[in-house]
Amino acid sequence: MQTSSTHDRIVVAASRLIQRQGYVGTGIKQIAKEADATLGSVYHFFPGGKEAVAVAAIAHGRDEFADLLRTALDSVDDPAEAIDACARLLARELRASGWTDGCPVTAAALETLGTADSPIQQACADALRTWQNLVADKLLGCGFPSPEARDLAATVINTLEGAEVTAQVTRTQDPLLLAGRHLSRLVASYA
Amino acid sequence: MQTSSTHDRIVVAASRLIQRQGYVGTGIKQIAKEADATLGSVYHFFPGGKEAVAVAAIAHGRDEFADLLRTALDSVDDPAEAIDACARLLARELRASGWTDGCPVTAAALETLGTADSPIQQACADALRTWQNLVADKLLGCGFPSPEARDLAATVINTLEGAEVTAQVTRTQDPLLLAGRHLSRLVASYA
DNA sequence: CGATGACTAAAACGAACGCTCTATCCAGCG
DNA sequence: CGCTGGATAGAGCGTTCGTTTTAGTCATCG
Repeated sequence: MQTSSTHDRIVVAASRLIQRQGYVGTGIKQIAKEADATLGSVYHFFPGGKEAVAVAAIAHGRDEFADLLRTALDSVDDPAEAIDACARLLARELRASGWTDGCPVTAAALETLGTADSPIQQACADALRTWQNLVADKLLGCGFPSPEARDLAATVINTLEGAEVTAQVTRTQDPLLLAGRHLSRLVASYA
Repeated sequence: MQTSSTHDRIVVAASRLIQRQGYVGTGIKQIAKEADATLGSVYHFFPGGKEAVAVAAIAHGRDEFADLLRTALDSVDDPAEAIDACARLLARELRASGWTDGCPVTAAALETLGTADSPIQQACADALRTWQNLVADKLLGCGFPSPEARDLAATVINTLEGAEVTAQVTRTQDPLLLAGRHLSRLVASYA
């Protein structure tokens, strides 16, 4: 019946729930129920408790989001157009999810700011770094000089991040589509 | 001793706490303690409970943040430089707070996405709209055509928003300073 | 066959949650 | 003076939290 292991179902369910309601807002029991697992299973696979589950979930979200970015970035050669494609893909997916599935780490990151060196913070920082590198590599591959490419990549990710939040709150694609156009123009101005 | 009313102390404390730990992560009792008030006082001034407190707190955060933006926007005539000034001011304040006091609504907005028409969501949307209008008015006052100014203002706020989150996670000013430079360039390219 | 260990299942713990309730304080006023 | 009503104070409600604990299932392997 079930195509994936209990361990994986827990990670996937946790990732989705944390993405939608944040880290504090998501309970271990809710994760277990959503994953069709029992509390015992969760603590069996993650003796570290809720925090350990969250770290694995965030890593999963990082990879999922990275795949999305890669798809869009590889769809077009021109870097400016590729970044616009990212924004459009994000907009489409966000709309398709009913405006609930945005960035998988932002909420968790903001909620755990107080604990600066927590594993969760590190997992979020790692995700952001991974995504930036994806964009940076695209720009570098298109001949952008190194410091410029990294700087642009950072702003690209940050802008998409912020635009996605606004898109979720206003339940509109516009912020993301706008961000795509503006980022595209910005990148083109450096080419 | 205390210079402000109990009502106001509750709002200010709630605003700060929600900004730092989100809506779900902040308890009513914690708000009362931080505001040097008692639980009874909180429910006296806010019969609507936690949600009512949060709505007032978010409105307060909106105004505080708006004052910050206004200060930066009014400090320079040139619109591109003014937006860079916004980013630099945000970076300075964020650093001064120990990277904890970022955007006062993002966390709350993301945590309550499930309840699309909740008063909290509306308060967050209202805050974002207010800030966008501030930037748009600056651009309009500098002679930018109307649709362009509004579009740019949206991306400016969204980029600052996203850059602030990354700045908080990485505990660095760089994302915000970078956003300022890039936004400045983008705005200048439209002038 | 008996035993081992991975996995599932659920009861129960103390703590914290949002909220309600009653009691008390005290300034303003007839 | 007594009364009234806004404001303060905190005990306690039921519920849920993350976690621990104990019991049970079941395939694998000596």
